[in-house]
Amino acid sequence: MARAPRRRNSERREESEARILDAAEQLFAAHGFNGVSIKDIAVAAEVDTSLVHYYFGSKAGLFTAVLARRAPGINQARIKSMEDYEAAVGEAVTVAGAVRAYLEPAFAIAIAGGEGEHAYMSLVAQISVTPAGGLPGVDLTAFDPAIEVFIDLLRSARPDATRADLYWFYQMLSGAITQSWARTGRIDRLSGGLCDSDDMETILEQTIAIFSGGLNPIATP
Amino acid sequence: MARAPRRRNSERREESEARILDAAEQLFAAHGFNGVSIKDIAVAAEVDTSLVHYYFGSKAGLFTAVLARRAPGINQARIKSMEDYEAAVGEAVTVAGAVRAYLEPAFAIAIAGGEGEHAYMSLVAQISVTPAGGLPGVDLTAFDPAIEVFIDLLRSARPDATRADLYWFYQMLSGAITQSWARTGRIDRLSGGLCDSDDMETILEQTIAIFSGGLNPIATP
DNA sequence: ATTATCTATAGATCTATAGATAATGC
DNA sequence: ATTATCTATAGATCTATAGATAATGC
Repeated sequence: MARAPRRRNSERREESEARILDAAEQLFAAHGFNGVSIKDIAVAAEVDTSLVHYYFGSKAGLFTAVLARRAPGINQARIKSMEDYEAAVGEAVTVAGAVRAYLEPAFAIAIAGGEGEHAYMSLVAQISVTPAGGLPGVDLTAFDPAIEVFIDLLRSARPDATRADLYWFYQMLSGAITQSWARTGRIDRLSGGLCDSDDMETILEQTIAIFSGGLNPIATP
Repeated sequence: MARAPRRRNSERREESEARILDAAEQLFAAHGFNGVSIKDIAVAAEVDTSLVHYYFGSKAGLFTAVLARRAPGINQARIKSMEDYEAAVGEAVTVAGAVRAYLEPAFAIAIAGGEGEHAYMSLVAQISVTPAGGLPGVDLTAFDPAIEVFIDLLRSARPDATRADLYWFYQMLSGAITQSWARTGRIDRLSGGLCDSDDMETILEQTIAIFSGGLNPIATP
């Protein structure tokens, strides 16, 4: 009679944690923090509810853990992409080039990674439009370093713009991307099928095209 | 002994409904549909919980009523603004002019109207980035007619662009605006105080400036 | 002996409704 | 007589924890 192979504790723990994080990532992205119960997550992860508390302490702790899992990787990929771009073009930084260098890593990760990574981007995007104080002590400053690098890169491309202009530009870009990550299907419906909100390659190129013409001096009304 | 003046039933009803809708608007905008309980709303509105059910049937019914209250006014103001613009400039429609004509009414309503109107815009913005199926049967098609007019106006300004380009442009613009309505305070923090996420006049002008340079042909990577 | 997992349940909500009471309607 | 408001509560969750059991660690 074959016995089940012994699995080390560290393995058992890691697998359970990963299943819980995967399920939580999907469900939080789809329904928001308050739209999901710990039981929903436990059922999806095929573990017991109490295991979620055992590993993550509380629902807020789990949410924080979901965000923390992929943040460093994305942040580092963004910074590396922008550093590589700057090293490649030297002084000849353009708005389009900076936007591409900033955006491409997250798109690449989502396209190559699949549903988990995509859900993560959607979740971060939703949080970025959540009014202050609307969520439990969630720390979103993890993404700040890459944004500083992006602002610096934009300044090289457009030394004539004010710093406030650059930050507003980032804000608009960030909002546009949020809309795309959410994949609401709204643009598909409005356009009568001309646009596909799952087509991330097209979304990336459209975003770059639209925003590379921006950063104009503010027109007097 | 002075007796309290008799108040007609229609008055009592209207005031209670308005108080409930006002409270629900603020709280849903701040915490999302699932982040607020009917009791929270009733307490804020200073009415009993059961009165919410009496007038709106269910939580989803209340949410729908909140959205329905201001949708027609905003939609009509947008359409009128764009029709007036087109009548004024004739053939000489520009992207900047179209964007301004589309955006201005909502900003004007929020600036003149105060917290209720602003909360409403924030709520609609948040819904627009909620993944499909994430909310109870909410109908957002109320805003579709104005969007069609906007797309037509853009086409007059840029007859060379494909229809898909125009819809993507709308999607990006819509996302950028979402970010601004949410007033997360994030841009204030990132910019070290250079930007003020409550300054709706500046946000409107920045949005027009950034997006009026857009709608470029898609660059090959 | 320690760590992972399961059982059972406390205690606090939350949505919704039935039924009573207090106004206004006519 | 009808409509608005209040009282009381059913029934279903939901988060979290205490304590038991079943693995692995060494």
